Amino acid sequence: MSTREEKKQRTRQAIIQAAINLFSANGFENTSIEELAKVAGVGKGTIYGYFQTKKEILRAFCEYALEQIHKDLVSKTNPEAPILEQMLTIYMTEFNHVTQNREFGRIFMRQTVFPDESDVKGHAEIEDKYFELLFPIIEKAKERGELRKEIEPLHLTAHFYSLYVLLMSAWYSGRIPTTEVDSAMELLFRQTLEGLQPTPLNI
Amino acid sequence: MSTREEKKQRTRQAIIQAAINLFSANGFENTSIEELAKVAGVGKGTIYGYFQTKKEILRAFCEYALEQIHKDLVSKTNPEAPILEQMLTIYMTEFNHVTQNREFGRIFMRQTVFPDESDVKGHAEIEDKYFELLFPIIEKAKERGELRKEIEPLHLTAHFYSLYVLLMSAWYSGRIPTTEVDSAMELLFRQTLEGLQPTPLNI
DNA sequence: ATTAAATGTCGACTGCAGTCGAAATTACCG
DNA sequence: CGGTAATTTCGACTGCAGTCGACATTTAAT
Repeated sequence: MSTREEKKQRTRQAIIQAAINLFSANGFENTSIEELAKVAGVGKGTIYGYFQTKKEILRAFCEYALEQIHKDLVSKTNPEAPILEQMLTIYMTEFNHVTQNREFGRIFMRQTVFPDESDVKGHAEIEDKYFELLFPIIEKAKERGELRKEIEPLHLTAHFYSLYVLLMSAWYSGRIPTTEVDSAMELLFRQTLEGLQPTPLNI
Repeated sequence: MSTREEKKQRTRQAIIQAAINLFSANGFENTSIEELAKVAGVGKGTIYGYFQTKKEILRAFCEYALEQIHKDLVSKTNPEAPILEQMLTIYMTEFNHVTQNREFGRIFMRQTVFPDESDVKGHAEIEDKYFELLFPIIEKAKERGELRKEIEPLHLTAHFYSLYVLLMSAWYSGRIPTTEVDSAMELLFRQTLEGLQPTPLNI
């Protein structure tokens, strides 16, 4: 027989695996907790011993999905490329992954950008992983003189991220078709780097 | 007796008014459709003759709330002030209104930024009202030489709006306390206007 | 005025998220 | 072991969003 803790871990994994299978196959809305419980081989109530809400299960699912994205990113990014190019690669990769399933992406974005009170902590962790990915890129770009040195990495990240969110929003609202996302992103990123004001004449 | 159309309008209004009262008093989650129906003086099924989902009722409520915000905005904005100041006034006013009720604000933002398939059309209309408000401001600022002329008003609006969304997100994630929102907004707006790149030496 | 079609209204019903307390399992100690 | 405390599991139950079809009201045509 195994210790309590080991069993809990196995049960937890079984639930997440069932979620990955069912959410991927049928979507979040079309998967009921009871179905999930059956596939995971546990009772309905047990699920709620591991997760407080259905959305929290989604977050576990999202974390898994994010790992896949990050793996993809590391292999694609060239740390010596211009900052514009790197940022475009990162955010387009993410866009492509997240929007692979339209409904999943919407729930994921809503939850990430405007988290429930109960989810705030979990999403903070996810964000930290982003910073780990982006900060080194920013530092290198600063060294190469592509970015103003006095701007905080946090604020820089914020700018790009906010434009990414905007594009997602525009895509979900139908204002931008899939084919135009990359050019729109390039335009917005470039404008942010260059600034919106006219270049001052007196330097 | 009154004609059918008139009666429908009155019923519709009764539902919206009941929603305004109940959502404001008890919040969206704590208001059941049955309660709403009772207060509006109709049957539960009737509600669904006017709105397809509970969220759609929320949108009607939001439209009402938005009108209040716009009224507030028009009285506060000074069309001759610098673009930075005007944008700060507009988005801080909006921030203050939307976050007055934390839960309402979250649902409102989620719905606005990542709308459901069924709500896309309604939210497009809300956005148009924004453009009506912002485009003249941008045109004037261009005339005063505060913005690069070649940048589309739509893209300019997009930049500021995306930073506004970012701040909302940061607030809901607890990364920014209420007291620091205005200074953070000023910082981000200023950086966007000035650009993130070093000013090129060769003009 | 009569009647048939069209449009509105209603609340019982269905399905699912989340709760709860009783039952089962595991850990701990004499 | 034997017994008891602590933890975990379970599915019947509650409450609410949304559906459905029977019933009521309005319109329009004769």
